[in-house]
Amino acid sequence: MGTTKTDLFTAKQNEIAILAKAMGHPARVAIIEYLLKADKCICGDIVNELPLAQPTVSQHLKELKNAGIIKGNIEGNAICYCINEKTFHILKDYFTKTATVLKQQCC
Amino acid sequence: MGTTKTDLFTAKQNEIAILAKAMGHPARVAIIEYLLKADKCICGDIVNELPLAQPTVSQHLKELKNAGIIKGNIEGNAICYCINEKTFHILKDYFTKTATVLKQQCC
DNA sequence: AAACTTTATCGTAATATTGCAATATTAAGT
DNA sequence: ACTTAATATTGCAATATTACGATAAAGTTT
Repeated sequence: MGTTKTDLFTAKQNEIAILAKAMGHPARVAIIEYLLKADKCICGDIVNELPLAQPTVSQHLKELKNAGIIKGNIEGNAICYCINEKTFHILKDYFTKTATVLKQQCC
Repeated sequence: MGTTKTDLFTAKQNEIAILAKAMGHPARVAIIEYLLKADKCICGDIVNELPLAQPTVSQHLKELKNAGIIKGNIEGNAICYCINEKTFHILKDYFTKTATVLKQQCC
């Protein structure tokens, strides 16, 4: 096993799970945090900012990109990574919507 | 390796990562979804609702509980699981706050 | 083109996660 | 006490994740 049975769940459930999972690592949270406050979002800067080796950061960037949370634009021999607003809003909307339903709880 | 280097990141970054990670599985998203719409939130009902074996569901519930996203109250020989509003709002607030900063992006 | 910069990929070791059958635990009812 | 019902734990196999050194790929500069 070790494999998630995605076929047993709805597309929406899987979508949220994929996005949440991508945010489920402090390095990737740190990357998002950096992208938010940085004027320029160059990969090399992210590597310098994070306390992890370059291949590790590259891998984390790849996972965020695969989930659709960030996107990368080639700029010369560097790459400019940015947050994908559209995808990020899916997460925001999900938690906002979910939190508002949290009224009457039985326990 | 395989172990996350949590000590290299801030407490907040780790907190968000732990919560997001807990939501990073469709079964756990489905559990939260069920708890939101259910009048009663008994573990047995969740087991019946999900297309997974009882030990597997129990494990997912444990992970949500460890992350602090849900809490369980013993009711006779059954257990009533409920969403922990306080923790859930941490996630909501994080994504809300983050999404509002998403104005000027360079790419 | 050679040297340099920047980022990605490969390979690999250590650990974590997923899923379930079998079993244990705990409480309720008889 | 015995049985039933509900949930947790154990043990294990398969797979995924994390991390990084070494190396490759692609662009830039001289």
